[in-house]
Amino acid sequence: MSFILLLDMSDPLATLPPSSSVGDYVKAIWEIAGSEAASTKDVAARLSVSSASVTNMFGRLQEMGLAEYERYRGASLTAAGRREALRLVRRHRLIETFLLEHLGYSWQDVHEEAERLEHAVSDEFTERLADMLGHPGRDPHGDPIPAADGTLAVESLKSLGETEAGQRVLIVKVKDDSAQVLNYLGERSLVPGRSVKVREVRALDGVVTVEDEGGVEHALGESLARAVFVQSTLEGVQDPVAPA
Amino acid sequence: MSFILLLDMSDPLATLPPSSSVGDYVKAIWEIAGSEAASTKDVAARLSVSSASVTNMFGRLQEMGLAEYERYRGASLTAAGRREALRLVRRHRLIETFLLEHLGYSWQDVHEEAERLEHAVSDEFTERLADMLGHPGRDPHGDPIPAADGTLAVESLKSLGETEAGQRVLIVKVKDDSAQVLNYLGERSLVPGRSVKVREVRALDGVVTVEDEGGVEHALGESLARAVFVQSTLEGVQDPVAPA
DNA sequence: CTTATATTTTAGTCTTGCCTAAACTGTAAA
DNA sequence: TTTACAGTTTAGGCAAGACTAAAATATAAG
Repeated sequence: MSFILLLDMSDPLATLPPSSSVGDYVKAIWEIAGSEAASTKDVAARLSVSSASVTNMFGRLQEMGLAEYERYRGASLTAAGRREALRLVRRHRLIETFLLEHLGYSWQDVHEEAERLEHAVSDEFTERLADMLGHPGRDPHGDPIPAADGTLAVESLKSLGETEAGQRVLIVKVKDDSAQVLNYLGERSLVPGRSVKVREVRALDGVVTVEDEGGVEHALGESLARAVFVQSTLEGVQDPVAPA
Repeated sequence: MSFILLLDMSDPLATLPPSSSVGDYVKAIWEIAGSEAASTKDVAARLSVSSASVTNMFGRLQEMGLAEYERYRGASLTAAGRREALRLVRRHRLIETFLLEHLGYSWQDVHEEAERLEHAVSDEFTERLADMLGHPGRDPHGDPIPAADGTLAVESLKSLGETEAGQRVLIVKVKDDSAQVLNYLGERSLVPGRSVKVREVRALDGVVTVEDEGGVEHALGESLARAVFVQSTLEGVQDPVAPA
């Protein structure tokens, strides 16, 4: 009678640093669903990979303890997964800030470059960069930058379409997937840090008319108004980005 | 009668951008051998990789037209390979300059971070960084930075050990694998841009004694003297780096 | 000229991350 | 309630880049 005894005390998945594409998936889940479950399809679309690849990675994320995954129901981040996602988001937004403010990148080119860089830089680099930039609380788009410890304050901003005529509001964030929209607003200095007076919010077609600091009026259609997030000027803004 | 016509006009090896590890190998060959042939073993040691992996990659470099390779004799770069290597060296040295001068990195940490970053940045990033840095001709170690077109002027510098007593010389470059050596010299401001007067070059044990700008004398042993490269102060230095 | 040693190459595998094609599941419409 | 279809998973593969072990070659020493 003979025995074969197999001992494998190492769990490589638990100890190895997450590879670069693991980070992509975790970040994608966070961006798509926050703390809800993200579907295979949505993640596949965002990362431009096949659904099969996503299913496969969801299984691995589960093993690594970064996500919970149930067949046909998508994946949602665990606390560890969320921390990892925010670590990458912090890198990304700090890098974007650097590219825009110090290297003169345009809003179009920034995202792609930052996407590649965020996988290559160390935490040391990230924190030194944060130092150099003066620890900004928001990136140039107005998106909040997660803290080094992986926390991010929840924010409740209204879009321009949700405001009421007569209010004076501060532009805090400008968010849109289209570079065109960003450029249009940028050219007119409707950027984070500027304030405007809401002249009219027309329920009929969603057009919002605002008056900028120089007294010029701008009529913004629904999609433009949806991209601009504001705060009442009475509340202080946490970290105003200097006007361009 | 029917035909099946197969057309494959693409040659993936010739058109695909070199992957990141291809660059590592090309750069390693350049750093080890310049335009001579680098041995499998030396490249393996430098990249911390097995000899078998190197042999394998040498074959691929040959196919890609980046190197010429003959079994048992090592690989040497072609013109294309040399261009590719210099492109990466340019990136590396510009990134190092940035890390040291703008992010406050120490000489120890710089290399590793730059090594990772140089694979992630685009040519666009590289050139914008060069702009920001004022198009330096040398990095903080004094190593010349290849031009954007992939050319690098040959330089013929003498090490301190090759000078003669009585000469006044300008320190142009400080090169050593050991961070200790770099730190020792750095602490004493024996860095690129400074000039010293050679007091004695002792053939017996290789000790070189120099007097710095403040009149302080330093006795440098053989290995220290070999790390310091100088130029006669009569010739102009191409791109002096400001003293620390 | 032969042998010992160092180096190099070959052969076969592994892991990560992606793919396509085919099978499966859940949901919403007829 | 059955059917159609969108979305998901399974199965099988591929390429890059690394590894180990074993075979081959070169070189240096006797």
